[in-house]
Amino acid sequence: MKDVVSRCPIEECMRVLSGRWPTLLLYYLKERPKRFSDLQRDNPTVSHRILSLELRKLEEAGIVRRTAYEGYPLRVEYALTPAGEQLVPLIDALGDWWEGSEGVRGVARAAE
Amino acid sequence: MKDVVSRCPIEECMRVLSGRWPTLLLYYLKERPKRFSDLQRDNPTVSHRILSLELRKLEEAGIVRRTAYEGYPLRVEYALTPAGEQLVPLIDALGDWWEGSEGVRGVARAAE
DNA sequence: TCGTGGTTACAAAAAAGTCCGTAATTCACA
DNA sequence: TGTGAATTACGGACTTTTTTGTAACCACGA
Repeated sequence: MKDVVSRCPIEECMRVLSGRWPTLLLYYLKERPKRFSDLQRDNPTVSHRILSLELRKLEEAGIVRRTAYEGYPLRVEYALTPAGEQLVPLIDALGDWWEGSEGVRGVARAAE
Repeated sequence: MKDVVSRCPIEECMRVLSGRWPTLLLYYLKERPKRFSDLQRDNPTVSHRILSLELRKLEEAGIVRRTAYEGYPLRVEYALTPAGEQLVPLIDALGDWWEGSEGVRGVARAAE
């Protein structure tokens, strides 16, 4: 129920990007469109149920396009939409920030 | 124990930015340093336990600096670190992307 | 007694994972 | 010429793990 609509774009945006998988999936999808099983291989620790749920979430958010091909064995392809591709550099920038600011931040675990 | 270290900066980064509160707190802290109770007022729906936990998480990540002043009543101030300030425009960019790509995305709830 | 910035113990909810089933086709085997 | 196993992309029921929230408490000084 979370107060219906947040009106804050950042909050809405983080609602779909939050969590462990969305950015990871983006990371793998940015190379090229992938099939369900490709994504499973890319990330062996995600259960297929979660993978399927996360992909649906990204699809509903307009970040990923799902294309199912007729015939068996089933074949489904997931690709970034234009919006998804626009998002990629922003996520990369976050990654760069995280690395680049390690000196500026507490550095956390330096010796490990 | 989530595979210890992810080695992927994006994954590590999202670990601290994920969730409802981190970006919101950033949003309020970017105006000026705030006290614990200011942040409670800014966002009345966060419980003070969670607020305290989230602030600690941000502090450990080197995004927020906590300054406690001696004397009573207790006074503690939270401010963005330089790294935190560098992060702000990146988060804003995400918000812009979310708004700007509404036409590109599915648009979701257009009439509401 | 109130206000501040916490903490702890416990309850509730959300997220993630396991296990099993389904569809429709191809392929192996005998 | 069946029988059955494999494949792919899921769906549903259920359990476990993790995250959030609620409520109460503490310290101290005015």
